[in-house]
Amino acid sequence: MSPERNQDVDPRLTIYSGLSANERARLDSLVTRRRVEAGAYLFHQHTPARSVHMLEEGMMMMERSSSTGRRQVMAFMHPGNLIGINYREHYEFTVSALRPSLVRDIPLKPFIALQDEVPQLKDNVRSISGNILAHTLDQVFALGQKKAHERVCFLLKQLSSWQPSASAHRLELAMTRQDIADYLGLTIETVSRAFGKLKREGIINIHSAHTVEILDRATMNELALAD
Amino acid sequence: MSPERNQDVDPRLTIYSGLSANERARLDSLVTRRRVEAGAYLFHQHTPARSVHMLEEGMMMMERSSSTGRRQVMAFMHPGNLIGINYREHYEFTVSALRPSLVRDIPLKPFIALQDEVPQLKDNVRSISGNILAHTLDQVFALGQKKAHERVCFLLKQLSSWQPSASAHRLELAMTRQDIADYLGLTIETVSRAFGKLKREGIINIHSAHTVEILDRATMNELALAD
DNA sequence: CGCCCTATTGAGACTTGTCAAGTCGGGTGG
DNA sequence: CCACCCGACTTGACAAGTCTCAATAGGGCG
Repeated sequence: MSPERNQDVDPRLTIYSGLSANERARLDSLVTRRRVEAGAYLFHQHTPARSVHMLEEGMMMMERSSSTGRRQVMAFMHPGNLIGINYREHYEFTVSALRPSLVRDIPLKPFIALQDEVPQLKDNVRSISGNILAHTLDQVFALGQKKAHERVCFLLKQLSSWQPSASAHRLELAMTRQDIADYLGLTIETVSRAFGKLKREGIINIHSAHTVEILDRATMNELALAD
Repeated sequence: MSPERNQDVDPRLTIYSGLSANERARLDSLVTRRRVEAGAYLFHQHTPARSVHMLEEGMMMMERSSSTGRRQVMAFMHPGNLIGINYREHYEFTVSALRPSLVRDIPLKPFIALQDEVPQLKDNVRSISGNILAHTLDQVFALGQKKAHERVCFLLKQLSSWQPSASAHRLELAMTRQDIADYLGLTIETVSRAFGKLKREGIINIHSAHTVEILDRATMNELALAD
């Protein structure tokens, strides 16, 4: 995220934020829960979109792939995130679980209707849409302007901002190097070398391929925002 | 734009689409018109957002710049486009005119209120928000996966899709090479070389720096979508 | 223990960025 | 009307960054 915006974004905003107990109950009455095992799909690109989804537990990944087979990972999703909100007739991306996940499905039509009756819910959806766009604009900025190791810091910063406590220095990466490469517009080799560079420079420590420790958060943030 | 989506996107959708005469009049009653001369600003990053804007005539450019001075152009805007719709407290980008432009300002609060009374308007805004996100995702795809000359084709394809007739082969580029470079995440030199390469290969002809002719649209489209 | 998948590392090719020089064209002043 | 000037664009040579291909290392699981 860019420094210019962080102050007025609450990434923890969910559709439930600020609702009364009664309003929550009305929203909950629409919800059905669903488990998605690691590696399984929540939905596929080009299938009809009839629900929005809220990730309750676990971690998911949103990707788009083209006819020629290459793919771009658009986002990694954390508990509380709303999925498929900028709906059209069909989903425009595929969402799959990186970890065993629990998802709330909310049928589109009643969800829209409820927004008309609960202004706070409508505001939440609006804000969340804004957050999604802002996230995507950050990604455009990163892909357009940053070098490989800066992009990796950009990702690490995003992931660590979802950690329960900001002081947690240990990060569990649920995704593969290929997922990271496809998110950052790089190859796995370049991602690997970028990790190596950050380790050599004492900014992170790599315990295993999927466990990194942030040693110098200030420098990491600086690199993440560099452009 | 990706081929997967083109069928269900109408880029000409505006907030007025499908409104009755009466509804149009109610919307128009909120509107004030404003001229913005070429090079002037519609609004700046970090200023309070109190209106949305619809470009009526001309061409504008949306950009974001960072504290370290580098900038990313997020979009080039054409007549009918809605500007500043994913509002927050403050604008997150700067919008300026590339050509003398005419803009409709619509105060935010009554605009939101009117959406509650005119469902078609609400649907239009929703769809337009979706189009904006889709456009941004396309840009992520382009910056993440495409080579320089493919990115240039990506831009040419976008611009030509706004031409009045699809068969018009002559394109007027209102923006500078620097604007193009900042949009595509390249340098002006690389953009210039990419144009040269496309010309050498007979895909385009360059009459002047700001006038290109599309000679082989099929190949251009293919390159634009390549990934 | 060994297999398989993933990740790392290395060498060389290709693409893009950087720096510098040169060209083009529109606008101004003589 | 022409010459000059200035900004924008192009082109060239080289450096830096990233990709590709190939070989090696590591970790999880049967």
